Amino acid sequence: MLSECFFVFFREVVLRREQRRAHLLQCALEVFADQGYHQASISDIIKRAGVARGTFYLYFDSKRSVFDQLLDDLFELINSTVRRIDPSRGPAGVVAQMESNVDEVIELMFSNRAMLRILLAEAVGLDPGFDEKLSEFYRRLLLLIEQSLKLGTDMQVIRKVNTQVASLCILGSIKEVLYQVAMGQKMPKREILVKEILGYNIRGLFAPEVAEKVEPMTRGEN
Amino acid sequence: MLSECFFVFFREVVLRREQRRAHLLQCALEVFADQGYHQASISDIIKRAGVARGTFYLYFDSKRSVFDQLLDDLFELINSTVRRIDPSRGPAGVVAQMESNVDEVIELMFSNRAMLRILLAEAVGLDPGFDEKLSEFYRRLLLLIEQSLKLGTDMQVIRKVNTQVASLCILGSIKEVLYQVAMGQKMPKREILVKEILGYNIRGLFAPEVAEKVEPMTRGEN
Amino acid sequence: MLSECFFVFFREVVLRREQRRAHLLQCALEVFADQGYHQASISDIIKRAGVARGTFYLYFDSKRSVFDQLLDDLFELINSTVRRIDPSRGPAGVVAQMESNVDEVIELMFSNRAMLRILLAEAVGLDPGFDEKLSEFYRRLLLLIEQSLKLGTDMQVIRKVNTQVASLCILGSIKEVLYQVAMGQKMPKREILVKEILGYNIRGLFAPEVAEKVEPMTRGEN
Amino acid sequence: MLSECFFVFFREVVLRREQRRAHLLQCALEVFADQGYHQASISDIIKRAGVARGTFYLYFDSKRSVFDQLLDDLFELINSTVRRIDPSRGPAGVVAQMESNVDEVIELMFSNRAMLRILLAEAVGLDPGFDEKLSEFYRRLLLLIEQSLKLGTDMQVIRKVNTQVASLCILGSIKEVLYQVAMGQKMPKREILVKEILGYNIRGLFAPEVAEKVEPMTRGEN
DNA sequence: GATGAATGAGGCTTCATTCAT
DNA sequence: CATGAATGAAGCCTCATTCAT
Repeated sequence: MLSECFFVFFREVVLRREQRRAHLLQCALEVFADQGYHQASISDIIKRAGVARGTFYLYFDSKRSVFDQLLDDLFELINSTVRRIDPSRGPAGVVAQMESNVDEVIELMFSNRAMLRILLAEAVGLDPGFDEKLSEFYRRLLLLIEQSLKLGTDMQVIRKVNTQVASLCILGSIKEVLYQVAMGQKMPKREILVKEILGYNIRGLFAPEVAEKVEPMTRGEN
Repeated sequence: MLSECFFVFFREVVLRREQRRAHLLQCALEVFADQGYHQASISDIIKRAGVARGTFYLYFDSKRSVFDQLLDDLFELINSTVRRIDPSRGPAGVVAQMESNVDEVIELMFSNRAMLRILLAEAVGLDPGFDEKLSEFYRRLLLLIEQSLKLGTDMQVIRKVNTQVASLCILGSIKEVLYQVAMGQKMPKREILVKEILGYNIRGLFAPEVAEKVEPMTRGEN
Repeated sequence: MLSECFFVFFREVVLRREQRRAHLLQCALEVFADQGYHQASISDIIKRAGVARGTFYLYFDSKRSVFDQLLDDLFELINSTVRRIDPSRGPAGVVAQMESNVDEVIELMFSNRAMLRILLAEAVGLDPGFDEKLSEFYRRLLLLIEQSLKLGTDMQVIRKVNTQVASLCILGSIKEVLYQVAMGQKMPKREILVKEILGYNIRGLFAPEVAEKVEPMTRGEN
Repeated sequence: MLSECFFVFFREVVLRREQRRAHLLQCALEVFADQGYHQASISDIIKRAGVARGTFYLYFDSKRSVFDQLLDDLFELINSTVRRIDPSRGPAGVVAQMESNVDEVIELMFSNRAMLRILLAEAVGLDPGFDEKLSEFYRRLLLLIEQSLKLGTDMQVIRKVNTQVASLCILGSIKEVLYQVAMGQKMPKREILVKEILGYNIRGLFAPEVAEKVEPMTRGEN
């Protein structure tokens, strides 16, 4: 019998359901990272995964839903990497925790350029649905940062700043560096990046003796 | 006079043509900002512009080329807004110029959310061609920032920093704030944004007396 | 006034209506010969003619109708070139007249490759309408040939042949040679072509002593 | 056995695939023959084949490529039908072989009017690409004819003629007859056509006693 | 479960023709 | 008459998804 024959053949190559799903996800990740969401086709994904078209739809509902899943996993990963700052260990401890957070996020992203690219380039501006998902993720992250800043302000470690804007600035400074990495630009090695980003966020750019004299005023008007 | 007559006629025609083209560009801008490049269809654009399908192709070669044009115009606009920092006016002058740059860019973008959205969301990760275009734009911008930083370092206004990373941080802090604006998040008003961004970039986040004690070390391990 | 100004300008370049029409026809001929009916666009024709789009439609109803006109002119030209054979001048006269017909047609076509190409390549298989037009033209031509053959048979100049088939063969032999010319193949010069075509039609290909012995029979079966 | 099983399966699939493809080709053939290349739309083809739009593109790359395939198949068919003349069997043999070639080609074309129509009407003057394809086909065919003529000349079966022109005449005489068949003109039955075409090509049209006296001279001048 | 042939909605683009100036 | 911007029907092709085997 034909189908029997096939069954025998395929049992030998069969992967457990979860393995296969994971494999498909990984392939989709790479394809999306390579080509972007819209350029990527289901054909590309199944070709890379070595499965049939129908098989893909046994594991995922749609092209959209794989990407969704990838984003979810990615968000989960990052969320579990970034830790809330514990103020009880004093100023030095706070800095160490900040450093640790930045360092681990950067390391995570360095270790998976495909993910990085999807997060910072391919998932941006896809459509209202994905935009909302992304916003939600960043909202959480920003909340964490903002809470840390507020804590720091209370402890008089952090200057008086508008924490909403400041947390955006922090996030932006990290994202931009990672974006360049994602786009394949030549960058200093990881340790330097971390050190520079932290220094920048802690002390800003100006020499202290100059900074204390400067008083940026919102200009009279344009 | 014949040639005169021609000239008058010619100018009129060119004007009308330019107006029509500008109108189409504006409509395309809005559609792309609303729906993103891929979701947007030529039908959407011409419907909004109130012209026939063929008319669109009278002014643009393809969907891609309108978007291209929009990006070019946008880049041109920003490039002509950001000015190189002139160090001859001393530290206070440098700060004022920085402030002016940030202020004007933010104002420019505030005045056109659609453009902002296209730049920061819709044009990201579209395809290698557009990616390169975007990269090129940011390269120019970063070069300008980096040169300013180097100048500042020479004048001992700027701390010793890795200028490549620092300029990315600066760019990122501004982009992120604008991104939130583009995505329609509730934000403080413009003046505050500018002031906070500048303060952040000048002094960082830490209280000076704390900052000078902190010595972030690249941690022994990951 | 604008329109006045234009009027003055254009009166100087104005061509009489018929001239302009002829000019357009000539340009259309060249364009169609170059690119074929479907590849050719109205744009191509008006570009070559140096007139505006609307102007074209002042002289012709449609793309189809120009081509129609071109074919009509072409048919008229050929029809007026081919003359009915007059048997009263005896066998030698008949041959001379045949020769004259072939010679003049070939010369006509040689002198206008564009026409030739349109007749033999571009007008073939366009659509039922044009096919019928072409058929009608060839029907007339074939009728002429057939009548000549019948005359020749009566005069015992022509062998006993099926005149319908024979006239097709005659027509085909001439058309094929001209087709090669139209397609730009390297060919012997006109005089040789005429002589060879006539020789072929008069005596066939076999040596007379062989020919008289051969008796082609429709084979028992394929 | 596994590999065996695979083979059986594979053959079945390939067969089905080939059948489907052949069906589509046949439908395309009919549509093109009916309406010509340009009038025919993919919609027409799939409607006739009873398949969906996408299915068509599963088997062919484009409208052009189906037509290309049809031409290739047609050329292949004709090329495999026409056989090189073998002179070793003497004059009578040569005639028999000529007859056989003409007869088989005509039969082939009679049995498939659609093909005939595509070859002689629809594929003519389509565009430079197809023109070249067609030229190449006829070049091969003409070469074969020309070689046969040269052979015949050496054997003194064929008169002294310009073989290039003569082979065009032969080809043309056959094509024209077939063209009328393709266009649906009422024609004598096949056997008569073959006999007449052969007679015409062997002996020409003139009565032998007249022919030997006639000496067509290239006329003094046009 | 796995397969991959089949589907068909939907998008981009072309170009013959019209019509207001 | 001449112009050329505007029109919109029509065609080709892609690709996410389905379903019979």
